[in-house]
Amino acid sequence: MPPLREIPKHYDFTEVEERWQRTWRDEDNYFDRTSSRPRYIIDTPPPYPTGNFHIGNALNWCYIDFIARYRRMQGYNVMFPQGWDCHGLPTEVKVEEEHGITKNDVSREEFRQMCRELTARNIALMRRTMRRLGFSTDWSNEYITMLPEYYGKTQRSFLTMFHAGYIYQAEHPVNFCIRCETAIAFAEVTYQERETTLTTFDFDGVEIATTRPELLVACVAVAVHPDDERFTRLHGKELTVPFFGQRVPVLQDGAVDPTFGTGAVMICTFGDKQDVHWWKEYGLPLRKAIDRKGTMTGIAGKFAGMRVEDARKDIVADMKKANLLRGEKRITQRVGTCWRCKTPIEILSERQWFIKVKHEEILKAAREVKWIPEHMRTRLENWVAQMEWDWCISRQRIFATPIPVWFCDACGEMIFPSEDDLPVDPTAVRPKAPCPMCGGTKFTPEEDVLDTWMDSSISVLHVTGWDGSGTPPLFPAQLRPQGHDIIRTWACYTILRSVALTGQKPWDGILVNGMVLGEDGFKMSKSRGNIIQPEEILGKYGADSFRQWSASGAATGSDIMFNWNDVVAASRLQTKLWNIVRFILPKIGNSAGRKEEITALADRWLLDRLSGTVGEVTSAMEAYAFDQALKAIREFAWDILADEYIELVKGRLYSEEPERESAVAALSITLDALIRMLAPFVPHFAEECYHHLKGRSVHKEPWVEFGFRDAAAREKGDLLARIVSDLRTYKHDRGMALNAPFGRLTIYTRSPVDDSGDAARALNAEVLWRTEEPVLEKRVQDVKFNMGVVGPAFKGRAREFMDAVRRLPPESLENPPAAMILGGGEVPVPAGAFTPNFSYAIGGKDVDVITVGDVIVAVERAP
RNA sequence: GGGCUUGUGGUCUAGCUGGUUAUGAUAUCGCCUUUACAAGGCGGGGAUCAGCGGUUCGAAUCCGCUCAAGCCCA
Repeated sequence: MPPLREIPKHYDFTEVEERWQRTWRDEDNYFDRTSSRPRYIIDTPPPYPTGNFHIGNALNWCYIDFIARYRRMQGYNVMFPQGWDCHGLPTEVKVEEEHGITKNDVSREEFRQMCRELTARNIALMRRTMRRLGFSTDWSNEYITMLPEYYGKTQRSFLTMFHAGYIYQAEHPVNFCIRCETAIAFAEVTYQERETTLTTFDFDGVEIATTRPELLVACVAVAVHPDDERFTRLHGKELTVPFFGQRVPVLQDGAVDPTFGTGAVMICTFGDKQDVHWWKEYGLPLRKAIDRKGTMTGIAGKFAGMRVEDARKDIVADMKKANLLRGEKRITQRVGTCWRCKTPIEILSERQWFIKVKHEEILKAAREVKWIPEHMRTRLENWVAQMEWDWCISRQRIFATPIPVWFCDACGEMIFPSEDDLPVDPTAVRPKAPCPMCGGTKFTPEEDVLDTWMDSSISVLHVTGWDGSGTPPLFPAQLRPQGHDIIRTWACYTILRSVALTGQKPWDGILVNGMVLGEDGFKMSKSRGNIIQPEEILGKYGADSFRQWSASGAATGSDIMFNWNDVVAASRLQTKLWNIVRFILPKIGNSAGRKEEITALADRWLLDRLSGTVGEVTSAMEAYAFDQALKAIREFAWDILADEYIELVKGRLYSEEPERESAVAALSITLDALIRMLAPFVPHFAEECYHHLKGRSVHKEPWVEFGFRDAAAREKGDLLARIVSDLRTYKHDRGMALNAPFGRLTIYTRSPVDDSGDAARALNAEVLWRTEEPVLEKRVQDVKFNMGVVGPAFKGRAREFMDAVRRLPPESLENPPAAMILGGGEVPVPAGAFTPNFSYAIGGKDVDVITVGDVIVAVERAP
């Protein structure tokens, strides 16, 4: 395709972005499994398919896309896969809502099917937003955790870890709804104000108040506040539980509220969350008093088999009879209830599956990973160090990866499927062989399913090509990008699982992004009403502006507050860049690509500045400092290229001077490099510009490597730009049009400067460069100190030294003495400790004098 | 209550391995339509760098305390 030559005056981001999104082919972003180029594999976070790709996701994905595009330009074989972490409670709840059912109303498989359909719809919605944002996703490496080929691997990893001794079963407290007969998650508990009775009774000589007297049988301890003098006599004692007779210790714990009830509480397994906490903390025994149907168990003696409420009434009646009852009072209490049927939840101890947390293994691998920013590793280390319990991986739900286990009814043996039969749903199929222990043929399937993190914590194994055993061929990945809110879950579990399954760290590096806050500075939430959807920004300013906001809104890793200002500024940068391109392209015309020698001072200066910018941008990209990279590009393009260079050489470009070609060549090189550096950030804009410039895709170009160092051009060019700029200001201050004729300028410099006539044309003046001493009256006005020299040399006497210097005669300031008297002694004057500031005067002539550094410009204005 | 992080002009932000006048954006004010750009150019005003104390010749930067905020956990 030849270069596009028609350049519209206005940059229409909607038209351009949509056009390129239609043009680009997915295949261009595919990871090449046959390539020998160095690989760069990104363990993209698989989002939960809510149907809404929110602004926080978008920030994270922008970072990933910057890296993916940058690494591709550097020649890496990049994999930017996309996964979907499907299993979870919110989908189950949404399906129940949409279909007006509860999950127990239909078969497990029917319910799963409904969940899969909803998830597929939501994924489609989110894919659309991702494409609109211009991400260079590798869609050939998409994975969906609810599909058999993925969760089969989850099941395989479960079996492998079980056989390696990581996984075991144990009793664990869970929230339970005795009406629905199901365990429920904390997210499913709704709290309500309820009125209940607080019963006070004599507990072996101590008055205790409780709302759950029927749990007396499950009492395992009594707790009092350590400073409560009413109970000092009980410290270290044991008490006997009324009616049931078990001996229980008296614990002292600061969490007891001495003002509630009688100040002494009984700890039961389990009355509430606090009981669970104490039970773990003090290693108390477990007494199960209530079963899954809400009836009292065998240990409740004469109350066994009774409903909980009936047992409560009876036991209070018994207390009255035994003269133990001391009072009854109606109180209101916050009670956790089942979100659906509003039945108060019970905390029951149920058999659960666990993964052993081996702290040292996790910490060792975490230390081998490069963390960006560094301090995020500390969060993981602190979290791991204080983890007291193992990871509970079983869930009592339906839409999740089934635990692939049966139990033999005859002998209780665990039966596992063979790996070739995975994935398997043990509730739907039977083991293929009789029980190997006893030959039994009746089995009970495990109905529990796996925690969703069991799926997502092997994403890195999946994308690196894991077939279910050993170490994947492309393992470990190069980068894990994720938010800091899930370090203790996703990052931690992934490390744990990688070490358990492969013995290695999962990734070379982890890039942790901040949270996106609303314009009011708070985390975006529906209740605050401060949510901004990516689509809203895309509609108003386009994908590239949004992407620029992501890069420049805050330093990588810090939380970033959304604000429209930054998006507006981003779109203005695009307009500015567009106009730069629109100006340059016709000037360089067909000469683009021709090799011309860069001869003029300004041109060599521009290339030296460009070369410095390339270095800055590249090292910022290597450090994932996207804000610094974009800032360096912006400063170069706007300040140096547009405001300084182009203003300086415009005249030469309009002219027929031979050195016009030098400027054309410098501009060609610069524009090409600039667009390539922009490509990872604003892929649509860069693509549009590059097609105008070269007629081909910028995304197939290599990253810029450009070294052009010319210290003399740098120094003299800086001076030239500064002189032109200051004189334009001078004209402006005197109300002159900037292109108004300006008379004669004489510029006195130390060494000769040849600006190829640029200053004269830019200022519309006759310009004389001179190296002789100007015939001017010069005097020292004041002195400027270099604290970097003065401070270390004089320490505490720095101020004294500076005062003494200020008292020196003017000629000594201009030519510093080797030593001077300070506080009665002679001290050496270090080189470069200070420089004089001069002021100039010229007698009797109509001449203004401007100083630019140590350069003097005499201005003879046109009559 | 614990761990980690943050606090810089009206607003957002850079600097934070200590060193001249604290970076930029945005907003605001003034001037300017000069053949890329008024969504622009040039210039001005606007900050006791959260507060207090310490280390130092010198602190936005290092240390301590206080206050406020964020994330995760109890």
